[in-house]
Order: sequence, then structure tokens, then C-alpha cells
Amino acid sequence: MNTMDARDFIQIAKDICENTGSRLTETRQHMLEVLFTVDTPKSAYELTDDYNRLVNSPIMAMSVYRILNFLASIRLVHHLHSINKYIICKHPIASSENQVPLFLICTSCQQIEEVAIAADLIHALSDHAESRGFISAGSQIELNSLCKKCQSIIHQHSPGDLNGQNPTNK
Amino acid sequence: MNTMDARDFIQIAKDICENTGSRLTETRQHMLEVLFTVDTPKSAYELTDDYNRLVNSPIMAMSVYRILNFLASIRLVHHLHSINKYIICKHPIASSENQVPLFLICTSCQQIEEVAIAADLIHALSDHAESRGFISAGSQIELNSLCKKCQSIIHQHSPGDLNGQNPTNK
DNA sequence: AGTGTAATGTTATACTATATCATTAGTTTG
DNA sequence: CAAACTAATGATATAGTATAACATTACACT
Repeated sequence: MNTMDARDFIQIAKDICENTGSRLTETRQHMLEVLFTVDTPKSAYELTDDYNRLVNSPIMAMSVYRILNFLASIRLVHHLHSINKYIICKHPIASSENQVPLFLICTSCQQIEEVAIAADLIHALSDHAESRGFISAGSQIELNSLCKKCQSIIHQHSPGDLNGQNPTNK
Repeated sequence: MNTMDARDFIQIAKDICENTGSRLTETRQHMLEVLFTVDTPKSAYELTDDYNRLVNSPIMAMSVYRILNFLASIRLVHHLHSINKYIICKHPIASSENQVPLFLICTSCQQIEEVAIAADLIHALSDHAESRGFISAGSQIELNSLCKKCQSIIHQHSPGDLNGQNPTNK
């Protein structure tokens, strides 16, 4: 399905930048490569470490934030709010079509699946919004879930508590 | 629509606590009253200030986090990840029914509307999850939107940019 | 009253994010 | 080509968010 390599991403990024008057600088390009390599949600500081491990000229967190914001603005990176981490966009093409990213986030092991779904599927939701006077502004949807692996693990240990909502202080 | 007052919330909280072996302490109760009073999404530190303004015996942020986590675990408080703020649950009854909270978040003024929607409406989404081996774990859905007021304001100033995704560094 | 546990107090610290100003690197224009 | 302009990054400081760890208090149950 996802047969794109890092070069494809960089080419797409270049195209977007040309169309918007921004530039795909060396650091931005390196960051894309790092994101493509790690391919798992990471915090900005984790990405700073990854960058400095994988790229010769070091970078600071401040710059990483700026670059992540930039890459998110051209929709090549997603910020997953519910776990506060960043991940490369798996379907950069879909942005031109009528699609919305759906993120399945395993609340146990934080494995992610990004699925591009038809925007129609959230029409029922945006209808609710409109009935309240809101208009939906193309937000991604994050679905707390359990991946197959963690389903079986948790089933062994505590069948019944699938959402970690037990009242507790810890 | 929402005719509940603070006492109703506290009664519900008491019932939940009785059923789960936890306790609705004075601080927890006060926090519920504060949340009910402010009735707008606030950060944990903002709530700390509010609490200390409204309640006589002072509290520290550490305790606020613990109490917010507790109240979220019994679903009387929602943590809105996309803006990283907390708000009281407007539909505490719905938890027993087959409903899911949908949050309309105005990305401009951060006004919130909480709507309880039928869980069926997100079946199409959880079907996607299942096809990937994930099972959905009752997550809330946050929809970035624009409220009526901000729609007109933004329409006056920059028609066309409704989602703030312009590539930029600022 | 004594024991066990839940909840909070207290202090410290880790983690996340942005403000600000200086500098560099392209781009445009004369 | 040099001057002027703007985008992007470097560098430092600081704001804002969250949790760890241990002490203490309050309630619950024999």
C-alpha cells in the first residue's frame, strides 16, 4: 500500500514549497528523512535526538518545533494531540482529494495506523456541528483503540477493562 | 437543554464513587463546583488559580492534576487534547447509554460545544479500525471548527483560509 | 485503638513549547 | 554587483504542562 520512499516525500515537499513560496531547506529535508526513517510517533524532543543521531550537523529543539510546524502546515506531518507526538503523513496525496485522515492509536503500545477515509464518513459529525452553528475545519480524527497484539495481552490479564478508565489516583 | 446545576453533578459524583469504592472528598467536590462555575475549557494551572480564587483553602497544581485525572476517570471531566484543556462534562448521564461525546472546538475563540451523539454515527470509523485489527476504545471525538461568531469575523478579514494551515514560520 | 488504604501535601524535577533577538542565506531590485 | 528585503535558522532564556517520590493526613474496617 504505502510504497513511497523518502525521495517521494521530498519531491512532494518541493512541489508544495514551490507552489506556496516557501523553501525546502536542508534541515527541513533532513527532518523529513528522519521522520520517514523512524516511522513511529515521537515527541519533538525525541525527534531532536533522532535528528542528531542520524544527521551530521546538530539541531536544537527550538528549530525542530519550527520545522514540525512548517511540515504540519503543508500536511506532511501530523501532530497527534491525544498522545502529543508527531508522525510523518502516510498519505500525502490524499490531501487534494476529499479525504480525511483517521488515526487508530493503540492506547497500550502507541502503535499507529493512519487510514485515509472518505470525508463523507464524517459528514454525520459535521452535520451535528452545523446544527450548532459550527462549521468543521478539516480536523483529523484520533481514535483511541487497542491493536490486535495488545488486545490479546490485555485479555489475558484483565478482561473487561479495555479503556483504562478505572477510577484511580495513580 | 442543560438544566443541571452543581448539586446534580455532585450527587452523580457521589453515586459513582459509592459504586466504585472511591470517595468524593471535599477538594474533589470543590473542584467540581469550580469547573461548573467556569464552564469553559481551562488548563490545569488556570483551574488551580480559579480554585484558589473561589475556594478558601488553597490547592497546588499537583493536586489539581490528580483530581482532574480522577474526575476524568469517572467521566465527569473531559480532557480536550487538541487544545490541552479541561472542561466539565455536560452530559454525565449519557455515559450509561450508547453515546459518545463530540466536541466542537472553535479554533479561533476556543468556545466549546459538547454534543452527545449516537455511537452508531462513529460505527463507520470503528469499522475501519476493525479492518485493521484495532478495536475502538470509547474515545471522544474533537472536531476543529469555527463557531458562528468567528465565521463572520474571519470571513470579513480573510475569506478562504478557514483552517489556519498556511505554511508559515510564525 | 490499631491497621490498612485512599487521598492529599510538599518539594523537586522532567518534559513540552514559545518568545526574543541575532545571524545567515537566499531573492529581488536598482 | 551591491543594497535592501525576507525567509529561515541559531542561540538563549523562559513560560507552561505534567509527573516522581516521599511525607502526612483522613477515612474505613475490624
